[in-house]
Amino acid sequence: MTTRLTQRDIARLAKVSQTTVSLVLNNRTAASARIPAETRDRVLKVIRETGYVADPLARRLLQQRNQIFGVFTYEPVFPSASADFYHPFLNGIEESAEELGCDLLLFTSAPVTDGRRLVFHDNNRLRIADGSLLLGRRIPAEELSRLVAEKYPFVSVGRRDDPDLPEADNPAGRRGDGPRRARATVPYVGADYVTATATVTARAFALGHERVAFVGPGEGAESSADRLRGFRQIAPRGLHLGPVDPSRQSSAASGAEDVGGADDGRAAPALGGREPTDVLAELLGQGVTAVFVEDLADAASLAEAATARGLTVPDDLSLVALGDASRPVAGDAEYSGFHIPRKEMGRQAVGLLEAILSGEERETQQLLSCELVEGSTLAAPKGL
Amino acid sequence: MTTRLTQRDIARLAKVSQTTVSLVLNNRTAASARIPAETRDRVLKVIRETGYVADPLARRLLQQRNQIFGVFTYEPVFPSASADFYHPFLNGIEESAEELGCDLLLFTSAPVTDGRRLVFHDNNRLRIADGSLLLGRRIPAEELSRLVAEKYPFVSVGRRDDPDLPEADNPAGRRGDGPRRARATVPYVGADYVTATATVTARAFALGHERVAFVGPGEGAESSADRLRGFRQIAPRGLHLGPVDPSRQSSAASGAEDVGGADDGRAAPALGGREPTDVLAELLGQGVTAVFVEDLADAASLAEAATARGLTVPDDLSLVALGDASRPVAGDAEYSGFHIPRKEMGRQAVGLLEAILSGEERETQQLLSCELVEGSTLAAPKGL
DNA sequence: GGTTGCTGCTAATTCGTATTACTAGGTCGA
DNA sequence: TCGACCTAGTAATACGAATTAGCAGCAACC
Repeated sequence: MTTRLTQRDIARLAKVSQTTVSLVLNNRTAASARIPAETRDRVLKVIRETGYVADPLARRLLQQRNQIFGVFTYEPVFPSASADFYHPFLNGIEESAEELGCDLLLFTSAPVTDGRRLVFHDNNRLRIADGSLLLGRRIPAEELSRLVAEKYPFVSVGRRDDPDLPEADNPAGRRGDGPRRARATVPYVGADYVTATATVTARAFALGHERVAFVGPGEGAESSADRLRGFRQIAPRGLHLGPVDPSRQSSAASGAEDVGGADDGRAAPALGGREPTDVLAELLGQGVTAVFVEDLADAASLAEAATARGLTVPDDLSLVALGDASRPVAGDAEYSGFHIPRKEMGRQAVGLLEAILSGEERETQQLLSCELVEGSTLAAPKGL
Repeated sequence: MTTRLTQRDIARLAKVSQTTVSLVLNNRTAASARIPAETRDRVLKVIRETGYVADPLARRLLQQRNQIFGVFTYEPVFPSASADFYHPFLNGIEESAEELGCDLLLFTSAPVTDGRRLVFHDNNRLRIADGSLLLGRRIPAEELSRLVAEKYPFVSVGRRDDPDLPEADNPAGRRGDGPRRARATVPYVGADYVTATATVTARAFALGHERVAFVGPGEGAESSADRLRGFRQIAPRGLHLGPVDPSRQSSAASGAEDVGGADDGRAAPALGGREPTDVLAELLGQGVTAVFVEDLADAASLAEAATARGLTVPDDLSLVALGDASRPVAGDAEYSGFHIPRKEMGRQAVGLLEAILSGEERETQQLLSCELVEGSTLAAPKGL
């Protein structure tokens, strides 16, 4: 087994000291260490010939940068189920990393339990990367607060609520070095679901809809809560059909007719575990004419159920998709609603991380606007 | 900045040496160092109270491996065009890496020129990883031979021809440690296209087809060549419709009617740049009743063209897909032919890399069999 | 001719952990 | 009373790269 090449090997081959190799490698031109071109070239030649690169672990041990960005996904990335949804984020991340000349480290070593990964397990390798991007529908508050507390450089893809920082964290007496204020907030690049949802909801009212409903958890993950919030801004008394979960009956906005709604921290199952036909029946029973669905895939299920029942979309029922499909969906109807700027979120997240790493002062919480989609599933209700 | 808690801190608090902390932590019960229960408990208590965990970087520094597998893709991974095709490979890779507790490093830093990446550019970072997996339709021979020459541990996903190894490789005197022979061949986990293609071709003849054609480059990438080879085993005189490329008219098997066929190293464009209707016309003109298409997406185009022309598949024309679609394809017909065991290839490639890294003796070239698909596009020709 | 200053390097130290080698102090046996 | 042997630990070192301090050789200058 060929052992890893070290700076000492390079040094031997170039007939210099290990120190010199390091100096050349890091382009150190400080007064104390000027290397003449001849020596420098000799060293660089050997490096090129051998393909030597510094051991990332040794570098990180000394707090150096590695040009490696970590990507931590709270669910595995590549299974085809979630693939279509994750992909655009990663596409943006990949593109942007490429422009910056960075490699991406996927933390596949984090053990998966109950379908989720956790950053903090006994042997987490976050520090190999210069900083990391976090992806996932829902990220436990403990994880976020610990990341912030440890001052680990990271950016969340997707808005996250600020965890309450337990300030009584390190009784052993923090060995402070400098007056640098702690970032009190979670850095993220998210999508402005509130505005987008409010906009499309307003549009439905403008078209004449009076009885509207929101279908989806509406709480748990920030992305869900934000959408419900946008919906409520315009339709405070609109119906909310959450997932089936008797454990936590929520009663959100006063006077609003919330029916269930909870989230155990994992991705919500399709339509919260109900049959599309049942959901449809309930909606129709309540006289609803326009439905706002968190997940486009659920909208598709409802459309199918409606068609099966002899109804026409959007004449008999308008369907609005508050985002993209989280799982593959048949048919090629264009749903009214909006798209999540996933690729752009990925790109900007990388940019923000880079800014943080290079100490640049910048707003660390960003919301991108969603792209509204005219589509063909929202129209004036039949009666008009 | 609260600096990380170290073993020295624990040692100080427990009034022992750092060595003792390490011994306790790792449960070292070797004769040379037995720690009495009292001391052990004292140390463990401090560890519990402080929530100390060992820095994984420092641990790994002492071992030879970093638990990082590189993933080098000759085209960017995430763009949606190639996504559907790459995905299953990566799915298998991710799963397997997870089981081994390894992280995956995507070499996004390799600059993309002409839509491709190259491993060997002036500042390649391959050696950050313990070893790497290579993915791509076509991998230049120079790259492979250099990887082999440098004894870099890697596994190709997909069969590769052995490049002619220039044995005058390492004049600097190889630092051999042991009499271990150099691997003379490119390690890979591939799919057995030859057998699979031969099998489905034979099936077509068994059904009564006499005039058959192969559509696709048939050379360039190993995967293309293998399929054509399998086809030729059964149908030595079958028609071959390659891509339009006047630069290299190949005349492969003697007596065979090869019509063009070349590959500039990039993924072949759909149907080699021809119009599906033109290709269809040529096939029909030659009296072909069964067509074997390298790319399922091309088969779909042909099916569409056939339908447009009023023909029925498979009654008027049988279509066989020699693998999966390299780009998204509309419609949900199940094509006769076979599937590439992509996920399994990914899994096995990781396993093979791990075996190589741990010095295990094992066959370094593997071919997995393809899964035959009965499908609905291959049937006896009309006349029968 | 002795000090200063510059050039071109290198020795030594650091990061946090694991391992190896060793030591101080005691017991036992002959 | 000496050596062998055990116990309970610790000092020293290694891993690979970066940094700090410093050294040898030479030139310039008063």
